Amino acid sequence: MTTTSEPETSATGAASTGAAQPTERIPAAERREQILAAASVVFGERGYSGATTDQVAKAAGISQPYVVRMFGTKENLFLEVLARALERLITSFRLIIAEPREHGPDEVGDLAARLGAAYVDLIEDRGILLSLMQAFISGNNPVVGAKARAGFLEIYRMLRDEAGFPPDTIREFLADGMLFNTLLAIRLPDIFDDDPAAEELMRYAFRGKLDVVLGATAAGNALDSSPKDRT
Amino acid sequence: MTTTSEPETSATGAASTGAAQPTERIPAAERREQILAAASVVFGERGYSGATTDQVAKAAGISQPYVVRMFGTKENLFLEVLARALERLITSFRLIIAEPREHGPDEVGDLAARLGAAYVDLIEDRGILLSLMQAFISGNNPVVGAKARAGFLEIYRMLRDEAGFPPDTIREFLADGMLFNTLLAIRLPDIFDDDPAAEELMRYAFRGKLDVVLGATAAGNALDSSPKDRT
DNA sequence: GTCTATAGACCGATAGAC
DNA sequence: GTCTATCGGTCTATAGAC
Repeated sequence: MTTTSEPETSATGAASTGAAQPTERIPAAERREQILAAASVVFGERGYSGATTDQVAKAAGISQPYVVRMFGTKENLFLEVLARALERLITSFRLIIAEPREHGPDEVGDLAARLGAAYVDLIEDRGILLSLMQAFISGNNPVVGAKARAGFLEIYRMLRDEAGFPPDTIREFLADGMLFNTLLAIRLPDIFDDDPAAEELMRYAFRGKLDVVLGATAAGNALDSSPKDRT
Repeated sequence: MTTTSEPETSATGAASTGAAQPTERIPAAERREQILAAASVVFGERGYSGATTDQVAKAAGISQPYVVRMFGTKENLFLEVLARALERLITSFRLIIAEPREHGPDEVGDLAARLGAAYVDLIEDRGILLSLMQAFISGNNPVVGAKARAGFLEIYRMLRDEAGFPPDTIREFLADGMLFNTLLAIRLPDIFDDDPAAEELMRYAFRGKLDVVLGATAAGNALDSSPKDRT
């Protein structure tokens, strides 16, 4: 376990001339978005405790104290990242539910399929996927846990009341989603070449949606995987 | 976010007389088990990075350097905790699969139900549940991630080859399991009184197995939920 | 709006005694 | 088998300048 050099997930290009970048002045709101985007990636990869505000700052191309200055505390920053992920998820679902229904033989199944596809699309963003999963395992933190519970229940209610899903459809939909989460989080596609069972399992789990996943996985977003400072 | 006093999840009773406990000398193997049990809880609640070797030590009733001495590094300790959780899971499943099958109308379904019940029983131990989930979100750590992938694939192969499950049964079984994980991790039963949707969702998700879960949840194992140092 | 400098707290690991 | 003491490193957050 030695000290690690940080690979910077730079965002603000600023065409480095070689020296230290004086960072151009941009509106606070815009900078906020940059920081939140960077934080989503860093928190996702290192976990809440494992991530440092300095890693977030480097990924956003600014100084560490500025990150803190803008969000008050690291905890606050994480909460905003989480809220953002939940919001994107809920908005995405709501849009699809509001679409005009096709009157086919299996209306509910069709809607579930479209929602499922949208979900997979969303969690291909590893920052979103892992921020959500981070929140799930923070159940006993009063504030993060409460947000996770509230978010999950909001999805449940949406499926029940707005989508009109019966209980079994809801269970299957949510269960499949949690399986997607896990298989993507552990990076099962990474070992397709080493173990044929990996691809087989992915194929069964994702069914039609596998090609979508594989396309995005290849392009890959992620930090390095330094042995230090995981979670 | 102020400094927090640690609630000690003491294990070695040692009937405190008020002064510092001189900790009785016990065989290394036994002490190992105590530390691993304590570490399972602490890592589960705080995450790999969030947990400190001192918290583990306090929970086990010994000194911090002794924890490090016995496992070399914190990373090593976590790996042993994870290996132990996986081992318990795999052993438990294998025992059930080896049981004589009842020749009913739905042999596969019966076996799946028994495995599911055993799984719920296992993850009622929040240490095991959260250690596993911690491993899932550590996919890009070379060593932890590899263990998570290998463990998941071993379960998959067991269901396919030893239990003889067809693909759809495997998917449903694993998906249900991941949903159990999530709902227990976020502590949904904690808000049964505040929101009827919580109990409804739990009922649909766990079906017959809900009463088992609720019994154990009430008894509750866990650290406190200090606002500091989460995940 | 952004930085440098740094205080203050914490943590993992080592050394060495009993 | 177990502890005390402590080093060296790291991290969040604050102060204050530009």
